[in-house]
Amino acid sequence: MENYYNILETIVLIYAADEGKLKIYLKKKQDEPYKGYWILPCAPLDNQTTLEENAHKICENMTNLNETVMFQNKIFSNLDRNPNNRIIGVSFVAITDKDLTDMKKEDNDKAWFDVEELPKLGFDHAEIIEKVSKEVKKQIVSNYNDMFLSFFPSDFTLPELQNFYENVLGKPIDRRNFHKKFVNQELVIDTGFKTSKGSGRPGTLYRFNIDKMKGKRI
Amino acid sequence: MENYYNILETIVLIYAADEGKLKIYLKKKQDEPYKGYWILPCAPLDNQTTLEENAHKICENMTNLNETVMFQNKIFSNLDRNPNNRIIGVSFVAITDKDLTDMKKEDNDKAWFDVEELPKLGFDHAEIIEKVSKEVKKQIVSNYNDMFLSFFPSDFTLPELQNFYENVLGKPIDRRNFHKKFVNQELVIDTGFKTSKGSGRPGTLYRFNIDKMKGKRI
DNA sequence: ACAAAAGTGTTGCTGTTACACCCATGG
DNA sequence: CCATGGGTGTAACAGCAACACTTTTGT
Repeated sequence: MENYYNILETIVLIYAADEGKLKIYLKKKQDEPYKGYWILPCAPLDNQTTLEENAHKICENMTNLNETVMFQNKIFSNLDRNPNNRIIGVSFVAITDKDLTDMKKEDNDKAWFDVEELPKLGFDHAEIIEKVSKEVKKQIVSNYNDMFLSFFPSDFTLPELQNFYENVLGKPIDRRNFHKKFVNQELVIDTGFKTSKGSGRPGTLYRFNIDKMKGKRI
Repeated sequence: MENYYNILETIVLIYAADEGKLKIYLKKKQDEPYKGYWILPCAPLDNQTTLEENAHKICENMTNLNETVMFQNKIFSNLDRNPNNRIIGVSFVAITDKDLTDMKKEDNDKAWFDVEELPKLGFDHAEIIEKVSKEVKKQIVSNYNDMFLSFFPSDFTLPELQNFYENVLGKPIDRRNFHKKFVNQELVIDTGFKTSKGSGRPGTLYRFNIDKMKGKRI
């Protein structure tokens, strides 16, 4: 019966849109194994807790983070994930619409990385990030679901949204068509405010018009 | 440390398209608990096996089944899933394009059920089937992915395909538009054969034109 | 001949693509 | 006044929805 005992851990991939890029939260490991490498936030699962509870706990430990969506993702059960003993990893995806500029001033063992430019990662976390990010990107560009919506709070400009969207999609889109699509179909609502950073004409600040998006595809 | 030991099981939801309906494979439980109830095929996970291996083993035990796709799905970690002790369930989805008519002659403790007309189910399997089926249906009608393609082998008629599609979608579609969509866009290839069952004009037998489907949406 | 099931044609609408062009701000 | 970036206009085209109509089989 003993050989049916398994150890599980919850792994959370926290994503945010920052400077048009899809970013992920990592922390630097302080002890062996993989000391000095970067890893995803994770925690072992005791047998009195659900995986969802465990995932939320991990996020609660992070100050300043307001997760907007959290959902279960994949399970990694390869025998050699951990050098010491077998641990089965369950990944969760969390998304925050938080502005990262103030969070970046935290200590330098916690940081946000562009998913395309990752540092040296411990365990199988590189593989996990690659697989999960691929799925997340696919979700973002497929339709107006929680994935897509959760990255942007109220008050974004269409060029901002487009910049992020293009990076996730991996190819450029016509600026003018992108704009009209959202405005003509009333997928966004004018908040009445404007941006005023840098040169050039200020952009209109919008928020999503969830009702109009229902049932539509990007 | 002991309270970090968890017991896992792999649960496989095997789907097929039969008589235009989305069907799922169940077996009748022979012992307590839930004796006489129907359950999904499942097996505990020992600590030397991956979940994927375990899922495939379950399918291999079924004679006559050729799974065409198999992929990991959700994790159910509620504390009260099993009346005796806590077992974490990992669901897998398998799809077969097998014709079920010959499989139905099996013993009467194994059967295929319409996902809309399920029998009395043991454990939390009703909940699992409901959640997973909802996702599977969503996948089927979203784009020409493995989900959609795996249900039909070569040699199907467009009305057959439409019948299944309508049932999954939950609403009728115009027969003529459906036909033209697939033929005009060359999403299917004429095999040169015809059906010859029942009255009415025989239908052309097609197979999918995977190349043309790449990147397109239903 | 008639019912039943499969296949074709036409029209208008919606949304996308590929463009040229105009407007508002900072230096 | 000009570079920079945001916003508007238009025409061609593809795909979808809503129809009427024709063809091929079994009885």
